[in-house]
Amino acid sequence: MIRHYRVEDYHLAATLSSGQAFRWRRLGDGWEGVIGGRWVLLRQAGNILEAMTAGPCSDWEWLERYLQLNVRLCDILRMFPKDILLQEAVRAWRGLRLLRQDPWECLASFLLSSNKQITQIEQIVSELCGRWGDPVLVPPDHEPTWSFPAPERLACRTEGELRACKMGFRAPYLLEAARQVREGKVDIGALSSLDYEAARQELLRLKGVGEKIADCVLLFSVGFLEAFPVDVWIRRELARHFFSGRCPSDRELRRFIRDFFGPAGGYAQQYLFHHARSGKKTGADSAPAQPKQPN
DNA sequence: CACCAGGGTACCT
DNA sequence: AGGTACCATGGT
Repeated sequence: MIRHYRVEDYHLAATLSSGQAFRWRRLGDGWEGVIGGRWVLLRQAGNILEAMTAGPCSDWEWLERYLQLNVRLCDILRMFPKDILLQEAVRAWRGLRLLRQDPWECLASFLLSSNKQITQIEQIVSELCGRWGDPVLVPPDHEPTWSFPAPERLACRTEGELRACKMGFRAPYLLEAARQVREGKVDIGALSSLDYEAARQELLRLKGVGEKIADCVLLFSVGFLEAFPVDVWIRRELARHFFSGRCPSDRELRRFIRDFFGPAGGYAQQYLFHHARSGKKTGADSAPAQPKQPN
């Protein structure tokens, strides 16, 4: 089943490859992925966004919500602070969006993200889905695909089984999180009814979840746009651009982020992250891209 | 092939 | 409160 949308300021490729979701893969001139148990192929041509599902589909709310099609990007960009680096990132990647992902898949994925490259995270997530996800309907002659395994599916595994997916020391974290979520001891569905700080504290109760991962979950799956994940890339960029290369303390950096970037800081963060990362991953030019900053 | 990766924890001053 | 070794794995 096929559906078309007219979109404004939407950069599908940047959005799906910016390290906020880990299950999208190029297929021809489009992108294939799984959203809420449905296989979908997305393709963009100018202002037309085409979505194709494998089976019949009458209600497309799941897709519109995931892609945040109702959000007017210009309303977001207006909230950005005036800054050369940020303006450069927006000029280069205008249309980059924040998705609204499933909280459990997002939490589990970023629990596996610590100290790993994005490509490795994608591999581990793929392993998880293949082993314990449910098969999803795909087009004829297409390779099989699986949904992201629910908490109950992972909660009854052993640490050893999870380690077999190459997640290493993160295995007990994921296992424990799956059990806490299954038991309702951590209610990730209720995060959106809390304020940002309270939701953050709730996530921080999970072992293996620190400030960075909590902010990723709140930004990518709950919709708290002030959540500002600080990873090694962002820390480098902020130190270089706003602190003249000096390495600010965590508290100092936190305060600066809140005061300078404001209520849509997380959105700005995604532009800075994608811009910084896209400058380096094309190893074509051997320019001294990142003079290593002391941490 | 060293180095580092969308970090966090435990343990130390 | 602020610093650091260590964690498991593999991409580049």
